[in-house]
Amino acid sequence: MSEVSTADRILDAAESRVQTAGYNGFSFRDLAEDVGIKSASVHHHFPTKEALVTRLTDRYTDRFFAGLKDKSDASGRVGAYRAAFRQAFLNDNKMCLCGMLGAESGGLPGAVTAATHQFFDRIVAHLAESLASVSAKPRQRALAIVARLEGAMILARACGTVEVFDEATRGMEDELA
Amino acid sequence: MSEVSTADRILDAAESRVQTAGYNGFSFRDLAEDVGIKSASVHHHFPTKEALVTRLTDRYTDRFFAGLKDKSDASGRVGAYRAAFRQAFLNDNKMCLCGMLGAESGGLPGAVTAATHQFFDRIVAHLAESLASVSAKPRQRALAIVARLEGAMILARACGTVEVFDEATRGMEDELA
DNA sequence: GATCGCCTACCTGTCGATAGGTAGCCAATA
DNA sequence: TATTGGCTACCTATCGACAGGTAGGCGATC
Repeated sequence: MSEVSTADRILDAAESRVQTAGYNGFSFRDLAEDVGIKSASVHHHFPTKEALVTRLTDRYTDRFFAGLKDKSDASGRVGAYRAAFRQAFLNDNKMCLCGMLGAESGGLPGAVTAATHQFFDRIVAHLAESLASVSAKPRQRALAIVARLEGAMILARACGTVEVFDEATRGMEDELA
Repeated sequence: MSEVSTADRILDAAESRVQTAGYNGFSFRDLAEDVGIKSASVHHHFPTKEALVTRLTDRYTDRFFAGLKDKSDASGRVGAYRAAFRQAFLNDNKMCLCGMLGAESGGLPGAVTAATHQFFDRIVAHLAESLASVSAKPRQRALAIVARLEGAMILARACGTVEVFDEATRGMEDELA
């Protein structure tokens, strides 16, 4: 009957909570309430919080790349990244999951930090690849672009409006050299 | 005898902890241990966690501007900002205090969010002011610059090296138009 | 009959916060 | 000068709530 499995619904709830309040900003009981089960049942699907968020981060990374589809040119990829981050903010003022975990990484379990690290390694490499033809220093440009997007989300959250995100990222697609 | 007051030492400890693990990543007991007193004594100086971090954020904002000193040209200010953030990272992989709180702002007490908001309002206005003579859209440029700095800190933390921060922010002082 | 999904019930530890007390300091009073 | 009273700084002890995590049972499905 139910389209999505309970495990996925737990991950959905956790994703939303991490993006809103961070790793230490929610509990198993919160997730249980979100999903409509008991907290002990959450442990049945994910033994520890570290395991849960690690898996969540991996899923987020996979989905992030799957959502990019067929963009292969640099401008298209930057535009797609920008749109993806923007959409996250519009959906309940949410932060990029890995941006949040990256900020908090000084106080996180090792596996979570590692999964977050991997997200950024992949995203930067992916972007640098398509910048190789238009920039002399593709990796440097890619880092600058991703940094600007993550930072723009922080500013938008702190200020409470999308306009700040839009202003902070305006014209990005054309600053590729 | 002791140069700094206990209240200031509590704020110092809290600052370090927030920059490392975020608002929900430390406790009154942690601070008490850092300072060498009991957690009840921390409450004597700061009645609630919200009050403590609000005051901490205000102090951080004041110090941030005090540290900039006499820079009045755009390039000099951007360079000073960059150096300040870079130094925070070198000092124990710390995040910008307000960058951290901005990311977490969805799950913070109102007063803390407001204080964080104010930090960014001030910093953006301050930077835009000195960009007015060199850019057609000073506020937009200022937002982009601050975003890039905050995001670069996230990347550096996630990746664990200063090099990432340096690469992500290289040449900033010259991209002011 | 074994496995799966979820339950009740519970544990231990820690959280932010409070109550009430003690020791030292300092200024006013007698 | 001796005493009083109030203040600051910190303490012990405790609160109720909640954290992550565990043990074992129960009904449905394969």
